[in-house]
Amino acid sequence: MQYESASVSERRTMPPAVAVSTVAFALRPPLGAVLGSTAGAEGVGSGRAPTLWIPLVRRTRAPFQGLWALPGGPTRWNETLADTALRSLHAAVLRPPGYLEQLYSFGGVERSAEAQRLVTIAYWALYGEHDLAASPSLAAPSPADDDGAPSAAARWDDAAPAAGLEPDPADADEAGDTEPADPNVAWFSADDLPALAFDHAEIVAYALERLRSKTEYSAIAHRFLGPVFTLGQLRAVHEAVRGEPADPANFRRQELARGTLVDTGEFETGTPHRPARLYRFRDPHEPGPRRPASGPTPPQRTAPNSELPKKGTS
Amino acid sequence: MQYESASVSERRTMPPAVAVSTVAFALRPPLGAVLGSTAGAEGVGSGRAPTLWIPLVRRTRAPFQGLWALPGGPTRWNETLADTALRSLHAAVLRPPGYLEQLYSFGGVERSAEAQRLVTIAYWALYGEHDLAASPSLAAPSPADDDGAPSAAARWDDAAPAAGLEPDPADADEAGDTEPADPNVAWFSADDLPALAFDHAEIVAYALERLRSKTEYSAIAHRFLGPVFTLGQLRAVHEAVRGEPADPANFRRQELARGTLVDTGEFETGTPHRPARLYRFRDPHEPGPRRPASGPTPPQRTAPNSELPKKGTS
DNA sequence: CCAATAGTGTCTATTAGACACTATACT
DNA sequence: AGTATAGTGTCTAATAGACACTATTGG
Repeated sequence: MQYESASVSERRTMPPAVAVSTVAFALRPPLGAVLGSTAGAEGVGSGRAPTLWIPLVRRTRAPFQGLWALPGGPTRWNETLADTALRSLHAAVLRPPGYLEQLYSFGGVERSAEAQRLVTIAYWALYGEHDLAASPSLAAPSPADDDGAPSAAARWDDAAPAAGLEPDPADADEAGDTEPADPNVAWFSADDLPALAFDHAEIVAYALERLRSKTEYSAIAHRFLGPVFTLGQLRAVHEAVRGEPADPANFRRQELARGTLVDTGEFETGTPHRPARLYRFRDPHEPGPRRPASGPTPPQRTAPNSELPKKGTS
Repeated sequence: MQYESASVSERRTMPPAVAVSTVAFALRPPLGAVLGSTAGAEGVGSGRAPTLWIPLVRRTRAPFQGLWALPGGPTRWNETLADTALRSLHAAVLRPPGYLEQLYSFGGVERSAEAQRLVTIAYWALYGEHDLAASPSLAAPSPADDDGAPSAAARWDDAAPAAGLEPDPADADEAGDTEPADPNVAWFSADDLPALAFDHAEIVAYALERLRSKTEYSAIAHRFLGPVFTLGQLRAVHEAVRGEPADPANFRRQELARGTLVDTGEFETGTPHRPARLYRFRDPHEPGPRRPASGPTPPQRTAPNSELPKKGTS
């Protein structure tokens, strides 16, 4: 079992390349980001009927040159799949997401006999207000803030030909503090996406499904918000995700009955109406009124480098 | 980007190998199968409190030599991930499953610097009474009934060293009709599993979670049974999966209210009690009383070769 | 007759949702 | 006062579950 120099015919027998693509959601694009959609980007604080935003990267090479694609790229020999997702997200968004979860793996056989097999593991991620507010580059302790990203688009293009062999650059435009926005990265409203490369449109659709179903039975909507939030803000997130309004009274009761929210005793200030109570999310280990919690839990969480604890994965 | 002969140091930069492992469930082991557990294997028809059974393959090489592992192996250049799952299942069970769904992908970094990266996509599958009753080898139209399997265990061992380069054998013991059971394959009760290789124990646990949650909101329990079945049999399946009894009256109402069952007009015969009505599952396209159906639907179903329709996967 | 399961009726507790109402801020 | 949102009370419909009861087979 040796790897010889790879002719076209031999490449067909080689192991497939492994890449990661990530659908990231936010309630508004980050400040200074290039916008691909023209809808209102006010987020949850101001306007009514907020929408979800997704960062995309423009392809600068064939195939699908010029089309927009999900942030992603080949996985490296020394990083987990989640690490790859985080690294490519960091290259495109310049910030680490607040949540990351595996979505699905796509291993379709290429039609072209010359192309190497490509297996894609899709992830989905959330950027909260808190995550986007952080100043780029002096960003929070990110597991993937190593290399200076040489344009997110260029990164992706290394995927198809052969994986894992980039020059590993410490060169390129090492980012300052408020670097100019990458013109090959733009944020789009989920309701107003352009044509996407590969099968990324289906991946986005599936990620949206998962986000919706997950907000129903699990508590992740709060990750779109900062550490403290009002029930009105939380409700606005649910409405943005579900796409339809919710009854404030019933939403309040159900959300409080979950037992996942903690009253901070603080209140909102400076509103043109009665100030709302501020809550925070109860971290899982904290005691207090909890519900048994349901739904299958993937053996992986947002914690970096935790794809699986020990033992060689098989 | 060329592949040279692979020294140890160079192998670290090579793309990871891609393998598939599958957790298959059945209500009873197939006839003639080697049993690893001693519990009653009566299935749903006879005894009370049925349990779930899982086929395992014994490893004949390091690492984890001698331990039991999930059926699986490296994916080939011309097959989809689901194809790989079906093929390795066929090698171990000699029959195609009635249901197959992707579970999760594991891409942890190996500790050993010498080992090649290995990315595993886990699947889970169901074998119904109908699927197991079929005589081996003259089996149903299977998408993976090509090569004669040279012992399921040997198959797996090709995974770790290097993927996709097996001699592609048309040799080996081409199966007759009722070939002797492979001693390296055995069926175990899910309640009584041996120590498993790699992180396969976690994969099994996660598959069980998924099976349980899926039987709650979706209708897949019927896939454990034949084309027609009584509500009592269907209830027994639910009880085996959930691990606790269900009220017959309420179960009946809820199941009928789903609108997924069709009364065949036929009745069970030869029972020592009142004969039960026979139902069949309403296939999705069929008209009739249906519910909107819920839960996110992965872009893949049990249909072979349908990982994703067209377009090069990225 | 009895045993055993199929199948029906009905009551109760919980829940989602609709909606009226009160409370409290700013302008 | 007027407006806008926070927060409470309460009614209704749908649902899950407990459980009594009838129906129909074989032994």
